[in-house]
Amino acid sequence: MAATIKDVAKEAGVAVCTVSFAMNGSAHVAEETKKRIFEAIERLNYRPNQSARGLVTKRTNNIGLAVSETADGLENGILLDVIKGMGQAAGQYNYDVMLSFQKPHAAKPDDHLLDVYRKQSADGLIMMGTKKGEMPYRELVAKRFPFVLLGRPSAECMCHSVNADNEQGAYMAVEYLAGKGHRRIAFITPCSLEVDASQDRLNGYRKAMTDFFGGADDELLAYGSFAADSGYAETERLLSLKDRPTAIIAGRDAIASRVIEKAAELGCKVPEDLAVVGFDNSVVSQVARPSITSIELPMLEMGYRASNLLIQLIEGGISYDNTQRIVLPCILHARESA
Amino acid sequence: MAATIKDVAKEAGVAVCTVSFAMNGSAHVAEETKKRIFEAIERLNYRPNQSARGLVTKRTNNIGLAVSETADGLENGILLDVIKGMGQAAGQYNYDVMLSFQKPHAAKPDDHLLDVYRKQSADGLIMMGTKKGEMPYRELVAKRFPFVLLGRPSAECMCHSVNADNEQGAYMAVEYLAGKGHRRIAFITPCSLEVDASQDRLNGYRKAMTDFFGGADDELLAYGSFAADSGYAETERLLSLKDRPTAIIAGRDAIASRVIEKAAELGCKVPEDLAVVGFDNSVVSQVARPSITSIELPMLEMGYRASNLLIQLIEGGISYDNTQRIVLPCILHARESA
DNA sequence: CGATTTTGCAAAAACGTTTTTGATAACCGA
DNA sequence: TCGGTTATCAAAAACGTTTTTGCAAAATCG
Repeated sequence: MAATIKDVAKEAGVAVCTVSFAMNGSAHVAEETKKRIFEAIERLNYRPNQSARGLVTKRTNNIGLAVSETADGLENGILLDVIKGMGQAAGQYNYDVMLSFQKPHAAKPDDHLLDVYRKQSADGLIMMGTKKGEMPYRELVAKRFPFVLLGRPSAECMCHSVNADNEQGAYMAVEYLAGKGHRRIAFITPCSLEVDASQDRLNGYRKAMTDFFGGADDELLAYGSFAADSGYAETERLLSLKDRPTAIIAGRDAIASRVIEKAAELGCKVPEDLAVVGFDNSVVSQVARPSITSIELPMLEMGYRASNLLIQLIEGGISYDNTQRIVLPCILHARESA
Repeated sequence: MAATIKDVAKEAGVAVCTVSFAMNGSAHVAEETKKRIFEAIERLNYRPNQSARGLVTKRTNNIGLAVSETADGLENGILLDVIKGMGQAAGQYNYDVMLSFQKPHAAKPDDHLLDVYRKQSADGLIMMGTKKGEMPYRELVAKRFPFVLLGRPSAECMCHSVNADNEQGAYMAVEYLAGKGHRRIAFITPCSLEVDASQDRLNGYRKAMTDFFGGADDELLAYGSFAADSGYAETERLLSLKDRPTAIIAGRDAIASRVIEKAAELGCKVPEDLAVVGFDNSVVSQVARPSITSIELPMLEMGYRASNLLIQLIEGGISYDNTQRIVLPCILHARESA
């Protein structure tokens, strides 16, 4: 149906290889011939068949994003920003983006993530959403398949990674609050500490509390779950402490919004009586009233950088051994709540 | 590097074609031989190379989502839900999802959307985010390439489509408010009427107002822009009308949240003095206080249904001529604001 | 028991590219 | 004029599958 290189060759009155040469610049073709060829291409609306091309070049010009099940609970904006970032980088280098979702009900759910690699339908893979200890990408790294781990430190594994500096983000939150005179600063973890980001934020909080105030009071630490409502109960506890906190850092904006709500119920005004800082810089932080001061994870840029890295890896710009671990700083958006 | 079908054949002591037969069931293979083959496959971790396979079968087992620039402004959750829905359907039928974003700065931005089709790197395409009058998919339809238009009625074009019933959604909003005794119900369009959904919601509003109250008062109609703040100014106008509305339907949740805010400023309590209904059932509607009664567009299901339809189209289950126009009803989520 | 069908597998062509190798013609310097 | 480049293009192999055709052996049948 669609025009092939043969059709173009016939139309231009040359051999197929000449068409290929003209398109790829892989050999000298006379200007005049080139012109004829490109005109024929234009007339026939020809584009090389990717499968045929891929078969011989061993390149698909696809980069894949493997989304493990864990990512399902992610803040909506997060995953989408990563995808958009990927799209931008991919577009620049003439790649397309392939998505592969973990099949939760399969016998070996991770297998489908790896199939993209096994089928060779992408030249490289970015994986996000894996939890501590989970390493479905082990095979990729062992086989030196271009791979970038996103949203997690790659300490467990010698592989390239792009991550947000969650620790710095939490540190910055404390620093910001300290600058406003707060000393009793509480922290609610965003979710299970199985998730690296959660642990990292906690570490950053502790570190900052130690740096600024000589130590972290465990009384001020609350273990939130993924449910936003975990902010609810914990706020009640925190605000009923004898020496109650004047500020709460919530591990996610959704939790922060509940904190504010609970505070209001308890007759506690935000930010006057209680400062609140969230994480993610999601719509929630902008829409809540008061709007929430929030720590942004630069997900779009992470997706972009990860894709760039991946493409370098694919095209041989950087070696697999010289493991790159890109860590991007978080950004504080000051709003009404603190 | 990776194992090929030849390796498997050698390992199992058969010819390559036999391996292919065993895997695809396209010819009889003795049970005993089959067993040997599958063991070899398992040992070698073999998966057929997609490019090679695609070259002969003319199938890539990819379905593509083409996201036109307009979709950039979409509510975050919307695009992601569509993608997730696609992922679910694709997973069931052993397809993968390819994304192709419009390249805004290209000479012919639409071309990149079509390249996926021209390069034959996907077996079918879903397109979303096109505006009225824009028909970058014309070529696809003309060539009878499997294609589904998503999020728009396909009236302009004889093609399959999956859409939310925006008109019914708006109608339902009015009906719901009427049921609560409201008669002066205002409407703020979600964005430019260039976007079909926007026009459809307006139509639904008008129709309902006519059905329930004999006509729509144009005074109660406000033309919002994409900026959420458009709800701000318009609310002020609406609430200062002599015969002021007791309810406002906002074309998007983000706008609704601004409406609530402005109402509060004007000393108008929601929902007591003013009922508010939004659209999209986004996080915003859940997080806002009061939480916002909102009309959900079933985007995840739309993505799912569109993909199913597309795959049927690809695999010949349905014909291209028997144009299907799936319209899914919106769902009203009652919350505090109305 | 011979003729026919069925079963199980192999050989080989085909898919649409890229790329290596080669051939021819033009050009150039001495 | 001539050997040696250089420029331009063509022929053909290769990529890893699927699929058509075919063939031998086994099974079935009258």
